[in-house]
Amino acid sequence: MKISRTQSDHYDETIRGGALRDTPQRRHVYDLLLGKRDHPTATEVFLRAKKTMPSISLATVYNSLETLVGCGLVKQVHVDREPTRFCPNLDEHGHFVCEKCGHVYDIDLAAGRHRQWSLPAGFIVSTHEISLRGLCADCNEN
Amino acid sequence: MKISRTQSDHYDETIRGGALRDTPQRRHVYDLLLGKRDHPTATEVFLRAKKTMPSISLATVYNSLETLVGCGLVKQVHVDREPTRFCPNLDEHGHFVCEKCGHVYDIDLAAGRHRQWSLPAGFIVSTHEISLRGLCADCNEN
DNA sequence: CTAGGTGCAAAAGGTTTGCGGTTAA
DNA sequence: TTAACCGCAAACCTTTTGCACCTAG
Repeated sequence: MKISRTQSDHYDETIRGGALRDTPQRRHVYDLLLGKRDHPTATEVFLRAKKTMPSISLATVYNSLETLVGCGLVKQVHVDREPTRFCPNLDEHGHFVCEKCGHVYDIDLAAGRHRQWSLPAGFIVSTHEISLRGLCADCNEN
Repeated sequence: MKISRTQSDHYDETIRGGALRDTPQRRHVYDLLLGKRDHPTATEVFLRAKKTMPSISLATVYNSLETLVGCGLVKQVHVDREPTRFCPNLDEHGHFVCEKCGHVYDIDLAAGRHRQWSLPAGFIVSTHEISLRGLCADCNEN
């Protein structure tokens, strides 16, 4: 019987796969993202991290996030030109931002359907980002 | 027989529709966007504008762009957190950025197909943005 | 005439960088 | 031992703002 890998295992494997160190700060940042998946900005991650690791610096949070993004453990989420948000959901998905409450929701992108871009011949897509704005159900009815 | 409206007519109507003035700077910025539709940033628009209107300021370019976006004559294009680009193409479309040459291409979004987001009930989409990254045909083969 | 616009300079805000000291492996 | 990493502060860059002057309507 195969024991399913946790995301923490994934962290271990990925970090050690490169020439990367498993530092307390880096792991703490990653754990925070896994614990509360609400697409925080770097500053928000920093404020949360300080609660249990008061000495951590904003620069280190930025560095950690950059590393985690670089090795594929975390994705960046961009909404217009607002501060970058971070997301540990590695599945194919887009984002919906409520213009009233500000919450960011992951949205399922039905497999494949949204990859059928009508591009000219010879174009190769490496990444894509889909972001929606509007009103979420809660804000819509209140 | 109906004479088709030019985009310049569109400018006239739209600007005069609001409490907006038709200033030389504002029109110049708009004309530059219509003339070379390569998705320039505010700074690039500023540099181009100065060639024929040396006294124009960067702040005025920002203000003009904001006004044009506000009244719907121009759209903003966001690619990750790079400087905002501006686009006078009002048709439904997304963008493709070549990671090698940096060019931004408009891409057709087959009507309606990409609006069928599988959202939870009660969610209302007001705007959406689709951006792709990759290699364009030219860079791909060279 | 006057509300809206312009130009300049300063400030804001997110992110990056340089560097001396620290630490995981 | 040592290359990677941390924390701090300064720098960077895009965008916004405050304000005195100007101008389209």
